[in-house]
Amino acid sequence: MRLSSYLLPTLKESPADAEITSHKLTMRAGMIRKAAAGIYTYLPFGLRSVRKVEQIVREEMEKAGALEVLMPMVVPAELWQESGRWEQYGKELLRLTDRKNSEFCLSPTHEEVITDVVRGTVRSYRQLPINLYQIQTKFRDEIRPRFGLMRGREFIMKDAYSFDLDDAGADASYERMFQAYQNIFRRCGLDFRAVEADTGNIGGTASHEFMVLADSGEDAIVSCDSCAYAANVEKAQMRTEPGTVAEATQELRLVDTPGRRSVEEVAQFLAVDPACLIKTLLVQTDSGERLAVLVRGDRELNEIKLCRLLGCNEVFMLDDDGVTAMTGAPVGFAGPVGLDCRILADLEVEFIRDGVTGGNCADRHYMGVNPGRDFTVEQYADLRSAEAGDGCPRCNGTLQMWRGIEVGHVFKLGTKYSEAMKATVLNKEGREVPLVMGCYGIGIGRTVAAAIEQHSDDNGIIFPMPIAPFQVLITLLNPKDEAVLAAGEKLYDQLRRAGVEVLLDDRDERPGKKFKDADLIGIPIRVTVGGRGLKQGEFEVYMRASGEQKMLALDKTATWLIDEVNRQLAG
RNA sequence: CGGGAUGUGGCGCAGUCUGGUAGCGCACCUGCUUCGGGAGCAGGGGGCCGGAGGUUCAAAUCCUCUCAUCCCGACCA
Repeated sequence: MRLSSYLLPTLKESPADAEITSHKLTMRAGMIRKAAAGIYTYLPFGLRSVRKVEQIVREEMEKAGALEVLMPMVVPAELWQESGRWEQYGKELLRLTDRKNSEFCLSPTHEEVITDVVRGTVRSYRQLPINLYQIQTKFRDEIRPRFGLMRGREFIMKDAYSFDLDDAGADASYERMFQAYQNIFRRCGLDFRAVEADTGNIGGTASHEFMVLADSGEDAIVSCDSCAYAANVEKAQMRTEPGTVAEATQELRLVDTPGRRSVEEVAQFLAVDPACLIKTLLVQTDSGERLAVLVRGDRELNEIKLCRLLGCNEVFMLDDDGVTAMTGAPVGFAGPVGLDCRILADLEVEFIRDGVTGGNCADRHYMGVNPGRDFTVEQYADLRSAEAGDGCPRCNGTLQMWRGIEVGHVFKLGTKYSEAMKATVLNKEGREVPLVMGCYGIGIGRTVAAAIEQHSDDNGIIFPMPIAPFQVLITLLNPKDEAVLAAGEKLYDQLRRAGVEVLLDDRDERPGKKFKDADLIGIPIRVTVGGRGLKQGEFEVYMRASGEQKMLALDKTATWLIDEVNRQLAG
């Protein structure tokens, strides 16, 4: 491709609304342009990288035995009503009506459609296992799209769905996909971890997320420093140290704590350790029940663990009025003593002796509080979020904390959808059984963005070879110089004939601009063709990642480059 | 949806408080000179200041409403 006839609108400055590296660089390198919040056009240069990732995904999916399909984006409401998600899914589901007033949605995921297809086409266990995937544009009307391709409303996703006769088969399918995902992200040049994850509103029995490690990541994950345990903090457990319930030594007493509401303020005012405080969180479930949840003052409640325990989809923190209605005190003075509702508590709370809680009265706290004696906890459970330094739940190691970008997610769905939608096959005994499903997603654009988060410097992008829009950039310093043009074009032709993807910068621009653009767009190998080198019979080859530079004889360069590209593609 | 902020040529910004002829840098077009890390000079094109209403002799500027975008929280590939 000749840059003189290409569309590569590079920007000297980052658009004001771009916050993180990959958003700034995808804009500056002329890869994307925004059409609306979370909705983007992929320009030619950006699309090439997207296609590279898609191709890697296709290869690994096919290798794992999955078959490509393409499902509709506009899906009739009936299918979603059948699974029950038409009501459940909420506002992320963009609903529309056609001219006949029939209801549809823009599908954010395709469990319903694929299950409908499979129940109509697969009748016998002999046809199993089967795994169908597609690479397609999804729409989720996210509350807050952000960071360019990182969280779009419209985005390209690979989604795969496996169908098996039984759990053992489903486990094997899951394992195959898990392995394929490892291959995909490794080939994309990413530093990632597979972590245990919550299943969210997709549902199912088990799941792993593939997290690209990056400070800009929206997820927090923990991993053990000595074993393989790794999990999203939403899900992460921690080792519970065996506690001893000591004797209470203090009487319960109310003390004045004027204006002290937060854990820090109260702890400091009363000169006690925040770990001695019992934080009382008043929540309401989606079914309307109001209850109190206790965690140690220095810990955070994990709402997802709470939901799992309560068996509900969502819990909401009570607002100021709700808190006052329950405790008779303003926010900041709630406590379990004398509170008239169910009380749940994190495991650690049981071992707090002579603690501090809110007094359910303005500007008062209780001291000398002892669980069991002063209030009754219905159930102790693991309800807090894991933190760096917590013990690993699987071994004696210690948990470390990271930020991650979720580029892939695999789920064991079980029979949630197949039962709801009556997707069954006949087993060996001739009996109808529901299919056991799995589903597997990869954010394609997000993977490109994540790669850029991990591979850039102050000058721009540094594409890993396998997902680079072009593999080699030939920079003609002065295309008007016939010798330069001839030498550059010859190399360009040689490389193209060998199947190398090469971009020829034949623009009539000054060298400075060409070098700046070259660094910005991050093509892994740059060949500079200029009068200076030609006089010595050499091309100058520059490696974007390492900064390494070498002079190569004119007639040896093409071969060297072909080898180098292949070497880098192989990883 | 709650909290915060911003909308002025393609991009980055000033001007708004204190109303009075719409500006700067980059980019773009033409010419000349330049040409190994975002060139210089000269000339040129492009914006009814997000939109609607109002106040006023006069509105980018003041008021009301609205739309859009971004950031912080709950959702997710």
